This record gives sequence, C-alpha cells and structure tokens, in this order.
Amino acid sequence: MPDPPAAVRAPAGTHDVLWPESVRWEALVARFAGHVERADYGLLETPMFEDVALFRRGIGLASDVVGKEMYEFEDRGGRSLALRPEGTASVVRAFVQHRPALPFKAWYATAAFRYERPQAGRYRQHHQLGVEALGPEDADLDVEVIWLADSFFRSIGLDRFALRINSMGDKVCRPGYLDLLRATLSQRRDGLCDEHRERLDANPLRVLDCKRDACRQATSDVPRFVDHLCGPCAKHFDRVGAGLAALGVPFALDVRLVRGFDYYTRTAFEFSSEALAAAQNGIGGGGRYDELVEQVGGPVTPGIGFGVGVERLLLACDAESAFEVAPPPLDAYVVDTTGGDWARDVTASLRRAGLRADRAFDGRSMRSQIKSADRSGARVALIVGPDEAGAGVVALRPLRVDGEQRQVPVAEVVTAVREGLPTDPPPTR
RNA sequence: GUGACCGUAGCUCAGUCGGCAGAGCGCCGGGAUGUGGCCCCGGAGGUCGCGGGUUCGAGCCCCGUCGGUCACCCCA
Repeated sequence: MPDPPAAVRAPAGTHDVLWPESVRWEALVARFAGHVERADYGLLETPMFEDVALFRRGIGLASDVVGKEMYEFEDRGGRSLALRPEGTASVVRAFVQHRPALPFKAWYATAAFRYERPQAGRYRQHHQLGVEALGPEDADLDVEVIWLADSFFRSIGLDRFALRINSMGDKVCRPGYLDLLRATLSQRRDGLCDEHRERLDANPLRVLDCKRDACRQATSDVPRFVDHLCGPCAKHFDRVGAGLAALGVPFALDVRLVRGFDYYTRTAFEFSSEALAAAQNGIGGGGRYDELVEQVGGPVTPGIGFGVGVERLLLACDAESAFEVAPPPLDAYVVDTTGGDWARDVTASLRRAGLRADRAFDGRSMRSQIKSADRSGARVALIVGPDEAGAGVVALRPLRVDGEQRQVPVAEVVTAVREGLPTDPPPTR
C-alpha cells in the first residue's frame, strides 16, 4: 500500500496559497505590474521550462544553481529540458528569438525551481517578480532599474531594508583583477577556509563573500575591484552611484558583493530585509549582464534586470506589519428558504449589475443561512421567505451597521443594495 | 548536500511513570417551528506523519523513512 498522507501532500519545498492569503499575493503582483508598467515595462510570458542548454550557457556551469540545483528532465521526445531556476535566461532567450525593438523593457511574474534543502523563506518552487531591460549601456538605465525595485518596496510599506551595490567589471578589466586577486590570495592560501583553499583558482571572487572568519580575515585588505576597474567601467559605476544619490535611493558600496550567477558584469546589487532575522533575508537582487545575450546566441546587447522573491517579500511585510490586504467585502448575501428560485435569480441580477454577491445552498434553515451571511462578511442580507415571495419583495437586513430591516420590491433590490455602499473605494494600502 | 531539533483533529496545542486519544478555536445541527454576532446544548471530524522493532500493553522507548523548522551551503 502506498503511503496515503504523502500522496496527498504538496511535494517537499512547495506550498499552496489559499484564500484569503492569496488576496495579498494577488494584490502584490498587481501592485508590481502597475509600478513597472508606469515605467514602460511590458509583461512577458515565457515557458516554465527551457532547453537545459540555455541555463547552462546563460547562468553558467560553475554556479551552484545550475550545477546542483536544477530540475532537469527528458521529455517523451528525448529533449533535455529544465524547469527554470531564475527569470533572466528565458527573457534573454525570448529576446534573441523575436528580436523586439530596443530598448526592450519587460517584466514578469513566475515560479522558479531549485532543488535545495527547504527552509523558511527557501523553497523548491518559489515565485519571483522581475524586470529586464535590454539595449542601452547607459548607467542611467541601471539607476532606473534599481530605483524601480527600491520604490516598489517602499510603495508596499517596507522601510527596513538595505541596498548594497558593487561592480563586477567587464571583459576588459575583470581578467586583470582576477589575476591580481588570485595572486594575492595564493600567498595566503593556508589562511583560507577548507572549501576556498581548493576553489580559489577556479573562482577567486567567491572567496570574497565567504562568511567564515578565516576567509574574512584573509581578504580584509585584499585589492578591491572598484579600485581596479577600467576607465569605462569606473565611469559607469560612478554615474550609477551619482544617479541613485540624486534620486534619494540609499545604498552602500559592498566590495565583497558577488552574485551567484556567472553572467553579471559591471553593476551588481542586492536588497536585504533588516526585519528578517533568518539567513534568508535577501528579498531581491540583480545586475547588469552585458555579455549574456551574446553568450545565448544573439547580437551583442547590453542588459540589466532584477528579481524579487514573493515569499520572502511577504515574510518581510509580515515582520514590518506592512501590506496587510483584506479581501473586499461582499455587497450582499442572499438567503432563501422557499426552495432556491429567488436566491438563484436575485444573486444573478446582483452580479450582472457588477455587485459582489453570494448565497446559501442546500436549502438550509433560516438561522443557518443568516449565520452564513454574517460570516461571509457581506454588508447586507437579502432574505426571501414565504411571506416575501408571496408579496414579491425581498427583506434587506443590514449586517454591519445599526439599521432596521426593510422590505424592498424585487425590481428595486439592486438599487437598494447600491444605495448602502460607501461612495469611495477603500484604499489599497 | 552536511548537522541539529520537531511531527497528536481543519488550526493552535495538552497528553503525568509506557495503561480507555483530549481542550480551545473553527465546522454542522439545535435551544429560538422566519433572522447573524453574545450565551447554552449536541454532533461530525484522528490510521497520534508513515513503516518496522521492544513490551502483556506504545502518542510516549528504539531504528528507519517522509515532512517541517534552524544553522551551514546557496540564493528570491
């Protein structure tokens, strides 16, 4: 016998989002869409899975995400595919395939899949909101993208978060810096932690963001990339910093910041919540990837983007008591003890008129139907018993405010319900 | 992937020394044969995550496994 509980449980590291929590989720996506669409980013939908080679080439074989965390599978036609572990590669692939006009500014909301050991704020299927902007090399585009993320966080009420930025250089200056860093660290190889003593030669940048004391000490006075950028990269980075300052976006230079994907060039940035005590406090991050389109097989095209994690963002909102979204109340709940014809017809006419309405089913007692009306949160109950049915009226009973129950001719029910509604829509914040 | 802790009703949890599986909330029905909230009464709902072992007897002890949580790692 198979294990029944396991069979009806969501797979490890995945989760369901039920109403009313889903109302908040829905509102968050809508808020993000409105925010980035005002900056002329358009929604891009791409498949949840891609040829596995896209991720290998784009994100990089050396990255943990590609090397050990991808959900890879072969379909019935023998194709090697993978569920997407992040959002950028698919956007770049779609760009190369369709060649939309530049600048190409896209946003997305998608699930992302990584085979990791689950924890709070870390899931095998998580969800990201993000933007990508392809075409301009302009540092002002970096500023726009980072500002979009920062202002989005603030618009949902978050305040306790920090932005760190760094430059990863480009193909002109990175090799030289890597050599310098490798040479410097080689002399202190014995002082590094076990892992990085081995991996130093492959990726010396990784040593910089190692959290172990040994590596922290060995790298404390190591040459900083920002001091060894080539002229254009240095100029670019300076303008990014100046732009953020001009727009009032607080940030800090973090010379140890190294992102997990191999494709980043020049600007890299991360947002972390100070309200989340857990290790999973990164709520968003991104950077420039001026060589990625070319690597995927397209023309040389600079690009930059960010992704934010929906689950972590909501955890941060919880921690700051921000973005508390309640579902809108029903305008009316229909109670019918005469068999259901009235409930069917009155509910339909309310909904046709654009009102939010629900009703009881299964012919339950007056008492239990009214109880359901109360629990539904509806503003009024519309009650039809034998007396009302005989007289062609509906009893309108206020449920949220003091007021007398009154009888309304059936033809005037929609109008009567509307009259009781508040004039202004409730604020979403 | 490594290490540690935790799994009892839909939810939050209690369960003494190994001795008849419980409470609150929620849900359904009733008190009140036509009216919600507060109150009162009743009911449904459990392979004590799953499998094995020890024992006269296991929710409790042991092993395994699955899941969750925390740290590492990685990242959203």
